[in-house]
Amino acid sequence: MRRFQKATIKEVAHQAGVSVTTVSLFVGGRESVCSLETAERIRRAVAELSYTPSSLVSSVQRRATRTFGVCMLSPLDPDVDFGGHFYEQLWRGIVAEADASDLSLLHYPISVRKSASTDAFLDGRVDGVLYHSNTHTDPNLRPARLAAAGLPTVLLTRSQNLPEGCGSVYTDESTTAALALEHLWQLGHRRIAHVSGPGEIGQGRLDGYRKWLQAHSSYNPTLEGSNGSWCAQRVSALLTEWYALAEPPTAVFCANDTLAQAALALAHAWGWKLAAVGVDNASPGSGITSVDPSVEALGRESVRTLQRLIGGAPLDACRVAVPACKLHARASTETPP
Amino acid sequence: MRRFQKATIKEVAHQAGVSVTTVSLFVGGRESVCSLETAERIRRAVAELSYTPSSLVSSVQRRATRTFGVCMLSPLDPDVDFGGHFYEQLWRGIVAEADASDLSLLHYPISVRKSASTDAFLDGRVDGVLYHSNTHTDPNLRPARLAAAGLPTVLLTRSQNLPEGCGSVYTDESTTAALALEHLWQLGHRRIAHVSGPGEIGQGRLDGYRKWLQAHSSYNPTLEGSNGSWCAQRVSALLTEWYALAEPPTAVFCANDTLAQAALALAHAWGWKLAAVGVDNASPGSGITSVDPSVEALGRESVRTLQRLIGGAPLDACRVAVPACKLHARASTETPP
DNA sequence: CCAGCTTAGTAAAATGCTTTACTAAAGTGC
DNA sequence: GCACTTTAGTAAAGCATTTTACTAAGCTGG
Repeated sequence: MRRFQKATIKEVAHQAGVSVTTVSLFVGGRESVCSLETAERIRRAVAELSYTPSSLVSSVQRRATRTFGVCMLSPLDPDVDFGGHFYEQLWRGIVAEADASDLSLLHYPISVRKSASTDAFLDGRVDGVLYHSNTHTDPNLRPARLAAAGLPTVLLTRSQNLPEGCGSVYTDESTTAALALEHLWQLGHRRIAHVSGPGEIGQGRLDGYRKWLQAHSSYNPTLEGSNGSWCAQRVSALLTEWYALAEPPTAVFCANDTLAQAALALAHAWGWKLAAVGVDNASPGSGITSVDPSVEALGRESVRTLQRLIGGAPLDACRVAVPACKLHARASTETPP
Repeated sequence: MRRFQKATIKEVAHQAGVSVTTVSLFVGGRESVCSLETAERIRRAVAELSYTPSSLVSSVQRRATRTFGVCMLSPLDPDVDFGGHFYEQLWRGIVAEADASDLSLLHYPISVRKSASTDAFLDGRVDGVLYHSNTHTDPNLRPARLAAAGLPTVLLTRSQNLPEGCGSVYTDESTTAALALEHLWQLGHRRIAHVSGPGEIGQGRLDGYRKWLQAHSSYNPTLEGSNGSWCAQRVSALLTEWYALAEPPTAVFCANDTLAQAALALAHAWGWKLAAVGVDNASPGSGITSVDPSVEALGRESVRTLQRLIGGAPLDACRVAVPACKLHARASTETPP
């Protein structure tokens, strides 16, 4: 059995001719604990033996591992149908924040082990778990189980239907809508329609749309159309209806880029000068003005929230809505009404 | 500080009215160690307190963590230009094998932290490291450092230029070539050309091509053309040259699918009935017959090799070439010469 | 009935570290 | 010169386990 044998603190202490306590204190940061001469001796011994403290034992002793678990539908998963670079950005945000806070992450790719249990995280290896889920009904209720066992758990989800005891981080869809509408409003559009999307995300954007319009225009007839899916099927029916109005909308805010693109194509075919804004910033090359939900920020914030939760923050301080931060203006909103 | 407080073995022992040793023995597997009645008491106490042994302490005591580190250019990395689902398959293989062996994996996504050090793996958290690298010259020589520190390290690479002290797993490119050539040979092709690719991978396939042809046909002029990159630029020049020969090749083995597709398109345009075989099985829909390098098997084998290395196997037993396993016959080799 | 074995269980040592509570020496103020 | 503080360092307890070496019954066979 080739076992990885590290030097122990005992050996360092012996080599430096000091006590274990002194080495521990010195290595643990407070260098002021000993005289310059002793410090130098310890430093040398550490270097010679290439000593690193065992994180295992340290973790036991401090009752904290400075490690968190990440459960994520792996970006490698073929089931993933999110547009754009959703997972890439999310992952990047998570890792960046973990690095910044000097945390390790134990990655549990749920995609590959659909039926397996995450209870392994309860063995004390992690201080908390970040659980990504786009469906709010995990069949095994895994995050809820972790939380119930007392392990700080943050759910990274766009859904607001949260299991008990978990923190959560999600995109604030009302800001998504607000960004789109502000942009259109400033360009002079007053009759702005909305093609909404399915599920809780679609609902969130729709709610945001309604709220913003109510706050800004009392006189304007609200035009909204629901759409059963993210695909562009029903856009045609909606546009036909709106085009027939006495005062057709001059702009449309669509719940994602695909819908926006479809709307734009139709309007263009009919010679209708319609401005369109999408969401996701999925295809920068397409010329669709789009709200970027800032997935990387979502990733970063989720790690911060988990840290707060681990740090003892009350649960309701760990329910965070991350605002969409940017709107990328492109050709699809170039011409004023 | 909300700390995850698990029940300890002490509490279980107390609740069950037995000694710590008995609980440890019982939980540790050998249930025969105690009477049925005691066993039942312990079982109940464990359930009531939802006790799980601390993996941290167990690892310390057994001097093994049953966890290995994975350094991989994250599949999420935009730099990744591998065709097909390389990372997805590799990851899938690694995770599958880890699951099968009941190992955990600590994932260190190198892409996102290009400059950071992997020395964190030396803190005793892992029994070994699986390091994926497509460039054989890691600027920081990270795998070599790990190996030098005594941590069992397996390099997952297509390169054969290995740092000292590491195990390695790579695709045996000679079988890649052999599979392609056997297929063509059986179809009756005798004049088989080769468009090689860049780097060590290209070289490996070229070598395999030469070796196979030497073994099978002494009379056949070997036609090979090198290509500075994986893109199809120079294929045109090569094909022009070959087409002008008295006896042009009837088939071409290309170092990847992109090259094969390019060759086929050109030949088709010229009315030249040329069969083509590629490598990677990148686009099953394209009709290109392709050798599948079996990346998933590569992933699985890499984990097994790491286990062997950790288990104390000598280093040269941990240098494994995984053969390509399958050839997908498609339209591009349908017509005989 | 007792040597010898099995069964059921335990106490204590060990793992490698951190932390607490201590000591001894040196320095400081008056 | 004496009480008091600071500095430099240490011994020992504790963390949650596993493992080793032990004990005390109970059973078997002659």
